[in-house]
Amino acid sequence: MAKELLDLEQLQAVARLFEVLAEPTRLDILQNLKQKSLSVNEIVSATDCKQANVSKQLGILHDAGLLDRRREGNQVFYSIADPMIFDLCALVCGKLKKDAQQQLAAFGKIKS
Amino acid sequence: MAKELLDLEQLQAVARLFEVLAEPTRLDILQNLKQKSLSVNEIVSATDCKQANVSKQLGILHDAGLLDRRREGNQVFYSIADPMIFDLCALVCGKLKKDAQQQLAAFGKIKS
DNA sequence: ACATAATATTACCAAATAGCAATATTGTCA
DNA sequence: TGACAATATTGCTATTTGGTAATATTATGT
Repeated sequence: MAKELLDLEQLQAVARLFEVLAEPTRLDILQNLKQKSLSVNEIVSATDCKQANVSKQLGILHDAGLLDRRREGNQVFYSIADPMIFDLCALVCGKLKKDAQQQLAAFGKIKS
Repeated sequence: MAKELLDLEQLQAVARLFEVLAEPTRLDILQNLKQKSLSVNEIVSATDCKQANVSKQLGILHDAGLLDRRREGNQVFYSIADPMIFDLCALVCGKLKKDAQQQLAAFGKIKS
């Protein structure tokens, strides 16, 4: 069982989602939204990016289904649509940490 | 606790790993390697890509620490370095499936 | 050494995109 | 209505990168 491979269309969909997560600015936005939802201006302040760029990246995250959007008077609040992304990031961080530890251990063997 | 945010350098490292996974060709290579390690030629056959491109993508996956490389006489075998990537893909696939189901349900409400 | 097979590298092109400045849209208040 | 604040969009440029053809490297067998 479990021998079926994803076809091209499915691979493209998966790749597209990874692509959305493959930008430091967007990751920064996501981690800032982890605790609570924020308005666009609050996100701009939190991420020292220009407002135009923040809006653009928020749109990309929203289109990908990663963020929810809610109007409140004059402003727009964004929030995490699916906390799964933090599981993704945790897996990646775990791997990077492990790699770094192995790197360290390798150097340790050369010069203790 | 857990209020610390990743700095720019860390975000770039995470983004870089997502970037490597953000290509259908590379995902295809990975899923073909899930069962067993394969030689470059076998991967070329499995993915109808040119040999030069497969080599290039294998290099990228290897540099990212996602694939191991082993020479065996004339040929080179690649294998999954960290099965974590399949957990990542499973999470993404799960989300895409859920989104598709919601999409379907929404259409169902319009026209049953 | 030579021929051959397997893999890697180089140089190049076309497409995608992050970031920005300027402008447009939307909502609130007077 | 007009002025202002918050957000979105547009047009643009510079950079990155997947794919390819051609070539280089590495290993095997004769």
